[in-house]
Amino acid sequence: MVSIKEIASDIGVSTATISNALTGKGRVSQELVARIRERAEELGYRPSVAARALKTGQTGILGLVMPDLTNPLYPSIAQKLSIEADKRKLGILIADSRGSAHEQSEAIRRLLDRGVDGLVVVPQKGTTPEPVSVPMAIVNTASDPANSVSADHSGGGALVARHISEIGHRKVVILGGDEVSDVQRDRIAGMTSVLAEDIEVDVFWGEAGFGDAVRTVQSGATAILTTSDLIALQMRTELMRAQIQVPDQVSLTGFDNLTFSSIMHPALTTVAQNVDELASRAIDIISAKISGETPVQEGQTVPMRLVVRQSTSIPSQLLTRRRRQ
Amino acid sequence: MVSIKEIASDIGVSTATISNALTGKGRVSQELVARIRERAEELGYRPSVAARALKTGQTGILGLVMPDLTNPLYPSIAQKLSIEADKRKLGILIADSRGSAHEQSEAIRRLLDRGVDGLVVVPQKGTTPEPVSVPMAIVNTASDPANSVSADHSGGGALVARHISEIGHRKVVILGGDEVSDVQRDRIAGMTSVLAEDIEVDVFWGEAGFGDAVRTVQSGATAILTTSDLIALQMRTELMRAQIQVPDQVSLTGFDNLTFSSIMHPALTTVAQNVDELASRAIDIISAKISGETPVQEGQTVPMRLVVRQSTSIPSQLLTRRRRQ
DNA sequence: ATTGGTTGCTTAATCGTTAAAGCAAGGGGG
DNA sequence: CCCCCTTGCTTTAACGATTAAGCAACCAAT
Repeated sequence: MVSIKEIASDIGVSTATISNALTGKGRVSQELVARIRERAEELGYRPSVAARALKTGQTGILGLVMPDLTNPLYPSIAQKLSIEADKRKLGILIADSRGSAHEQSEAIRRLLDRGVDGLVVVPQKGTTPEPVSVPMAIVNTASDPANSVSADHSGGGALVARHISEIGHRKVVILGGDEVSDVQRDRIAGMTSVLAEDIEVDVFWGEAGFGDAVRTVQSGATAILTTSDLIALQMRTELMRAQIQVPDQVSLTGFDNLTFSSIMHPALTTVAQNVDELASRAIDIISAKISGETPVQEGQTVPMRLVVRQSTSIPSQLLTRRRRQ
Repeated sequence: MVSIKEIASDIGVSTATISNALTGKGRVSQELVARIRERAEELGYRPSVAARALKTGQTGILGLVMPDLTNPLYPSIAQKLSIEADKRKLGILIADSRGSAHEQSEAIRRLLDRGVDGLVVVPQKGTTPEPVSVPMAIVNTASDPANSVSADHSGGGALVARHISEIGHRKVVILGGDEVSDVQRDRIAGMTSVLAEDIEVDVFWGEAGFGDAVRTVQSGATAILTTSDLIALQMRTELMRAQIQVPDQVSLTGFDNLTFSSIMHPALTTVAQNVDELASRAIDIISAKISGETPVQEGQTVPMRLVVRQSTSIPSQLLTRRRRQ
């Protein structure tokens, strides 16, 4: 490995000058800077991150803690975050907190031991990571007081509920996966805030919810709003088993616009996160916190977008009535 | 941050002794080691990875280059790799090569600049990463000469083909996504090696393949074997559009056992990779290469496992014949 | 009593970079 | 002509660990 020393003895100046020239910090003549740059290039010089980290105390590495990489949503966030981090010359060390709050703390500790400059945490549902010695940005949901930036889950819930309401549904089922999740509770709160008025709403949770939903549809509900595309897909399977057609007999919606939601049948109406924007804001926040220059605006919210596909339609009674006309 | 120096002055010995005691390398009395350990614990001492990296030239960080994190298969590999790496006290820097060979080279360069001790690369389809200055393990497929370890894609293809053949199908379609992919070609080679004998086989590729497949089914094919669950899901949608029932009129299989394959309808017969084993072998290989002690056995292959679900069944002609008996 | 080996510790150098402080040379203003 | 400021560079120390080499003390064996 070629170091700053070689360039120094090569050109005949001190190592400090090389460092100054390359980082643009001290006072070095234009002409010398050019010569040094050129020689560095020729020798294929790469600064030692270890040495720099030791001296400056900054590693240029961000820690990213994700609840569960096998849930298809998180990798896409991770990907965007890593792209944004690249732009700012930051590396990303990923840790998976594998479903438990304990593993989450462990993951954070490991990242700290590696000397990360900051942490971006998507918390385990229902948990708040304890404060640590480096800046931290939390990506969760508006109702979490620790939240730094998140998608507008509540607004997203409102979007899909309004869609369902507008096309004429008057009795709907809401189906959540886990009541502990702040994100899912916010989504549902957004839905009910819109539906509350003149629409009959039942909210069910968890595995038992699928059966409840089927029964409620059989007794007249015309739409099922879920808090995740994965739940919607499973619901779709249960409906098929009960011989209920989507969207002819019941409309179905998901959340997150996962890869498969556009290619399943019928293509799923869902609500998409603006993952790019989310990632870029998260990185903005954490880098601002690290540099400490500007005060950081936290608790930001990124709007969601309704994606209407074939799994939602006008309820069949209305269709029948129309045909009669 | 508390350093080795503080412990040293605290106890009244030299820093070298602290280092020796903590790493267990030099000669230090049992009793002193115990005292040092205790004091280190009390002070909450954490060794500086930067200093250690600078001195030893090893960062304890592995670079992981993935083709595309939004493809659901890779995160699950990434997750297992990161678990295995944790066990060996290694960190993992993830880089996404985002679909292009050029980005792949860039990603590798960035990781090298960060001083990773080794690289695990799942290459972009059809590419071989150029050799670099640190050990590298390549996770691809047997037919790639650079391959270090991979699932037995060809064997997996054979498994699913044998299943289809055994339950009585005699005219089948094989549907691949991208002919450039070594992995997909190997999967298909495995399928055809089993089917070749007395079974009529058509192989189609890419987007156009969906239409070809539908037409071939209409003219008598009773099974569609795809090289990915994603393709299978999309095929399922196309079949629905053409009013063809799965599995009643045509059997359908995927590959990789992605999250949704068990909850879609009908649940998908597929072939699962042993991702745990794959990850653990990959990390074994790369750590062996890094330590350089033992010669490394490369080109290893991990068996795949057939997962039979509801999307495959005896072809309908046979069923009819049976009923007649 | 001398030699030799072991044990338990210290000294000092080193990894590659940064940054504060210092210094010589030149220029401009009074 | 003297003083002060600026420019362009050097000197030196430091970041926190590791490690080769050294040395004193002790024990055992000749």
